[in-house]
Amino acid sequence: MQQKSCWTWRNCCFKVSETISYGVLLATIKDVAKAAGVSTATVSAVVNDTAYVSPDLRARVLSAIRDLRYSPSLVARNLRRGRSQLIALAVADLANPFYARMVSSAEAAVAAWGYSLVLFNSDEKPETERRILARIRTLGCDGAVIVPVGAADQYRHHEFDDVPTVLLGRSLGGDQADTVTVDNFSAGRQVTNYLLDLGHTHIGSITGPMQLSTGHGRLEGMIEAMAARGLAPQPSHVRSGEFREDAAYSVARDILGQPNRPTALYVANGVMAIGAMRAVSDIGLSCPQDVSIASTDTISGVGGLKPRLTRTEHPVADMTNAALRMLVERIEKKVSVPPRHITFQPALVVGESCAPVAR
Amino acid sequence: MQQKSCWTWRNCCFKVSETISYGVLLATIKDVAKAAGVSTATVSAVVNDTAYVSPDLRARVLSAIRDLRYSPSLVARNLRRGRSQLIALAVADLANPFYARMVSSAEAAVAAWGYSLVLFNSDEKPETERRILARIRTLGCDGAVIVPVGAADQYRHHEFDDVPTVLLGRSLGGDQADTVTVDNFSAGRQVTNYLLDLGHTHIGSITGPMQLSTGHGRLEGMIEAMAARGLAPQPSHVRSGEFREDAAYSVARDILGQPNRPTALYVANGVMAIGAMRAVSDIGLSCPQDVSIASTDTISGVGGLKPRLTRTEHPVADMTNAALRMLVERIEKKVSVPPRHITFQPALVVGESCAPVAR
DNA sequence: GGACGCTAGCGAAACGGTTCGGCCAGATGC
DNA sequence: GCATCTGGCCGAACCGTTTCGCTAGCGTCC
Repeated sequence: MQQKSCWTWRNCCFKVSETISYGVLLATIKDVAKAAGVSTATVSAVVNDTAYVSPDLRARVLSAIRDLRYSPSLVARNLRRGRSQLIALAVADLANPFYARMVSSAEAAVAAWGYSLVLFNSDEKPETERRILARIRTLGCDGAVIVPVGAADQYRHHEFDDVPTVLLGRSLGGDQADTVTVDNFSAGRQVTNYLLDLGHTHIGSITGPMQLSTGHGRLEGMIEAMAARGLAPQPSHVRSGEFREDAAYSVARDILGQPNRPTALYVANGVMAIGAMRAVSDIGLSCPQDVSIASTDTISGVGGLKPRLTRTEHPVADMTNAALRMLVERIEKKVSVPPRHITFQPALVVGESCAPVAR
Repeated sequence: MQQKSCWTWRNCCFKVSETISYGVLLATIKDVAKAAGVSTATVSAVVNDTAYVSPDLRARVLSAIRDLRYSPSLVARNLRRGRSQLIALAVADLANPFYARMVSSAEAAVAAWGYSLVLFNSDEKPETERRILARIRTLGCDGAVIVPVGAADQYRHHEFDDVPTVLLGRSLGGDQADTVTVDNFSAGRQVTNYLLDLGHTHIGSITGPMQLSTGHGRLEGMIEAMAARGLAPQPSHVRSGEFREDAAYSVARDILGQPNRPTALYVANGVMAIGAMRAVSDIGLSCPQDVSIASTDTISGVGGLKPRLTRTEHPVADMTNAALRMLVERIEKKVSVPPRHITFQPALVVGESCAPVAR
């Protein structure tokens, strides 16, 4: 490998040597048929093991396949069969470790079912999601797992009729598609009860967008838990952080800057909790001494937070597997089943980010 | 949405209601042509804006498209055009946050170039990778970004001739394909020099597999840095952790259990560093008081480690973008360019996991 | 007014497979 | 020996696009 030229680009070094060419066309079934002296139908029969072929011919076909390095074009096969062997996954925020884990589980499950995974990131933008749904249609994906980012009324009534779809993590309330969700209400209630048990009565919340089930559900759980003890959050202590770290940071500064600041914050997801932690420290307060912070949906150890978060954790892997199982069922037995809805229960995981209320 | 039945499965609840059917066949170009009273060629011309069509016909076609919710089948289009609009990414370990970030960058870049991303996880298994490469071929992906997991000699000489390919993160030494890597030698040297500057002379290493460039490269950098000061690592203090957390854990226990244990460990990647940290603490030692730990390729904040790791960081996003730029260039201008090799420089990021040598 | 050029739109072949009906040869039955 | 049956293999249609070559109709110019 001799170096012929060197060229810098940012902080990188660039070396070239002899030419690569992709001129070699892939062999088609016709080439194989010709080489083996049989018809394409026979080659197809051998490849798919769909009809008896005499040992003689079979051997000739197999040898031709090997010689030509033939591998059937899935594009052509799928055009004919009307399938694509592709399952799409559209997550709401790929940079969020929570969704990274979802992707990891999904890849394994999809491969295990014999499909390939096409990955999309809607980045919490309904407009991007719209384009993704269109793309999934035209790609002819056999099925799709979607973490929806829009409000229920942003979707057409039969939005998900073309491609078998499972909504994962967030529900749209309606009955358009199969759904796998976590019990957000319970998550909010569990976390809040934990804070209440520590003696907190002034609890604020940085919520997700209210049009999402993960947004309002968690807040409603919190409100219910407080109401059960005759309490209610102060309106100025409940604000949306849009599931974004930077937004949560500002909102946290705002809430904690108020004269009667809450002693505890329920932050509706993991990345926002990081923002809130940062705000606490920038304001000159400390967690959990001055402010307790608890969260939901965080995966373990996200962001290297110093006091580990007290949080409810979602069984991401189980949820993803369940979603794919439902999806593949729908794809393969084409029978029309009523839409199904599976709800998982979150579990409270106690970290070091909450302390009994001072005084 | 009334609940008709309830069935429990693990810790989840299951509800059903009215039927979903996917009977609605997608409209084809022929349906549109018939509805608009034109030929399929004209519809195609309108859809692709590839020829002039009179305003009258154009309007009729567009309206038919809207009425029928027509969207052209990429499967058919790609069969005809001989392209698939798909770019494959095969990473070595999806559960590793380092690769999760790579996936996130890749998805964005692939979408920006107008392709869709097909994601694979070879899980560090050459056998799985072999299947993935075959799958990429048959899927007809226009290009592939691969983090190779095998030794160079496990690949056929023209392994990457069929599909334009960029090797990312690890090189195979040869000149089969474009390559984007990080300077592993420099990473090993930088980290080791830092440890040496802290006064450590007994430095051990948990390395990656020696057949990988990321395995031997980093170790060689370390050895060179020590040699420059007239030192050398003790053979029993250098062991492979296979880039796996559990393996690194055992190896760390082993190395640190030796009577003359090293005062510092260079661990070749982030997940292994977590294992090593765990081993240190399980043995009853503490980091950095008793053992300094430094690493390479870790992404910030991985695993919520208490003392943040001192490490060299790879510019993952830049590397991924560079890889995709090269790939798309190769796909689109089909000219045969010699294989190119880009090397990025790692940067040392100082955390709290290393201390001056005791005594 | 006829030859010609131009162009909007059409028909049909092709892409690479699958699949179904049909054909031919050999075996079987009477 | 002829009709029938059977089983292995083939030819060709088809999947939904794109694209090339062609036609028909119009306007222009001598």
